[in-house]
Amino acid sequence: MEKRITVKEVANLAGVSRTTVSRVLNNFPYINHSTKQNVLAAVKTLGYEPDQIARSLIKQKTRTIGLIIDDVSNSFFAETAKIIIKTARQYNYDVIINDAKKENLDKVLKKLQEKRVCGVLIGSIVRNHSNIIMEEFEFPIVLYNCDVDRSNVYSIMVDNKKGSFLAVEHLYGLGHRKIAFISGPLTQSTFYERFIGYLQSLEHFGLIYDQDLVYSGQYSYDHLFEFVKGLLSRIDKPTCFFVSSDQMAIDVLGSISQQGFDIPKDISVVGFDDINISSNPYLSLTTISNEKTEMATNAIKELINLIEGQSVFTKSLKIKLDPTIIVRNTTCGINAQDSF
Amino acid sequence: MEKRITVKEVANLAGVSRTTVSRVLNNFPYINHSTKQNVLAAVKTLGYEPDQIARSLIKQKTRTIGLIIDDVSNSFFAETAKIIIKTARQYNYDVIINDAKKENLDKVLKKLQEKRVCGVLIGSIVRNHSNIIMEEFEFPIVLYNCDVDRSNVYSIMVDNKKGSFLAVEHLYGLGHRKIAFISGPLTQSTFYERFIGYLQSLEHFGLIYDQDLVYSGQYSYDHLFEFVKGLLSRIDKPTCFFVSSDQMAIDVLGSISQQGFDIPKDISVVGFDDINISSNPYLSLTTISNEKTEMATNAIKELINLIEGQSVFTKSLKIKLDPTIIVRNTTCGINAQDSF
DNA sequence: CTGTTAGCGCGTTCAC
DNA sequence: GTGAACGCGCTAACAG
Repeated sequence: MEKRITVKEVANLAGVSRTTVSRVLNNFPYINHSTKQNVLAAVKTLGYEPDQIARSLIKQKTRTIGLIIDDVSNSFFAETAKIIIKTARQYNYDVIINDAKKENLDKVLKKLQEKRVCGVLIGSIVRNHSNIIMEEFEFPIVLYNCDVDRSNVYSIMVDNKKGSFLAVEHLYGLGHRKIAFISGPLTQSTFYERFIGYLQSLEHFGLIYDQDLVYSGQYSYDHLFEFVKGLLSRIDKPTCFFVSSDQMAIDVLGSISQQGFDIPKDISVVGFDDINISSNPYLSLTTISNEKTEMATNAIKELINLIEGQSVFTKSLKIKLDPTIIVRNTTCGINAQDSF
Repeated sequence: MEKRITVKEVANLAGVSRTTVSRVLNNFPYINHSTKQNVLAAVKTLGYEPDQIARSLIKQKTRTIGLIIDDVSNSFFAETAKIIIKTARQYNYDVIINDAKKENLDKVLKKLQEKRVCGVLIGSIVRNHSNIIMEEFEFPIVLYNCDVDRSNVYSIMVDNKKGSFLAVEHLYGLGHRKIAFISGPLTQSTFYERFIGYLQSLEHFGLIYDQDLVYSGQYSYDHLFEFVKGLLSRIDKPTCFFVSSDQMAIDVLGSISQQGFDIPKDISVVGFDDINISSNPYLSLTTISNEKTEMATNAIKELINLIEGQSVFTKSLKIKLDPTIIVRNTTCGINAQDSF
């Protein structure tokens, strides 16, 4: 490992000062054409690469942003991370991914602050998290697909209540009256809102709420399987499931089929998120789109705007996207036999 | 945004020099207990956070590694990225993810070098990529799930040829004789080796190679669908598919079922990678495990060892993991009717 | 148009 | 045990 080339070497070779080299490399106007060529030649022959760390120190800008999510292996986060990384790259930002449990959030944010990131994107957070106060950090923060109970925080998410309504409306229209609801922990705003939307929709259609038809808790195939199994062994079993994330919905599909029921003939299933695999004909999951592409794109662009000092969000700090229902093959009209 | 606290402020408040503050924070021995307490108190009241950028500049170490992959939204990469990020975090490294097309690889590596990363992990690369020469970069590079045609490059991957053998052996044992093969571009070492393994296995079992049964090319559902459709409309259609990635295998499942065939009764399918979703009972894909957990863990650990100056790889720079077959429900004995 | 001087925030000699 | 001085690699301010 030979010593790294610095501006000094380049300056010496080109017979100019370090400042001039710096100017050439940063495309300053008013530089003598020939000296510019000299410098460029020197850079090339020495294979000089500017040190971004030194640059960051003096400019107080690292061109790095942090992305904090719960679980990169979750398709929704993986798919949005892809968009975020790509968009950030277009604006010449790198992204440090932190796959952090929510409990560590404060610690992770502090670490990122020490690394002097220019901004942070958060994809999952508990609803009542107290410490996310914009003013407490020296960089902007944008939440996506989640929110906290504070008005002064930037966030972008789909209208989850409306999404739930679309799901229930679809199932109701198909004749379903007993609609089971499955979701992750209600401490997260996303699941909470989807649950509230479910409740409100039941009321809207004059259906009664049955607590036994609801599962909400930590993601675990075994737990879910047991719950579904229990439900399907009842005489008055539900005719359909509304699952508030596709990832869990696919597990529900598995659990249902393991009980020997046919989807959608015996049991209908609606998911939420529209992750890529849901459109695969082998699954062909009816689901609610959370507009992930628009969400991720807007989140990263807004963050960059905030970093560079101009906001694109208009009146409100909170943006709600409009969900749509995507009807595929896991839902159908209620089985005639069951109607009797 | 008030000015950031530096060592200077802390030193003043504690009534000591900046050097002493630095010593306290870096846990030097031989420091007067009381002055240490003073400094710590000052740090706390001022809310001082050491600037890792300044630290990186002087120590010439950023505690950051780069992870270059093709597509984070691909489950295999998402799942390994999760492990890599988590393990890196345990060793106090952050990871910058670059979702880079292979063509950009050199540019991305250069960018990472300018950012002074301590090391780089690469998850996908073309087989004959010429520029990955360890000596050309000032940081160590470890490849996982891929390799290049050079001996002096660290890499860790599963024994792909053996993996293919396990797949063919399994299908052969079930009575299948016409085995279609589907894979991504053969320019990638992983797909190439799996293909070679397929060929060698055919020969081993005395089966003839039929070029028409092979698809290899860029990942695209539509192309794949057309290919499968064409194959299944033939009179002498294959009775099974060996697909060299689970991600594509799931698409093949979709394509087959869209043609009205039952899996596995009419057509068997074997995948490769054992991504998480493959074990879901609704898919229950028979597949070859590429030992992704061990692969990712070893790759990041080896990289860190290389960074910190001690290698764990023993004789060879190249490690091969032992694949296993995981038999689930997409394969079964050949349909009796077809045997006639 | 170009060079000189100073300093970003910190860790590391070397004295005391 | 502790402090003063120097430098990591680069750019900003000020001359000229």
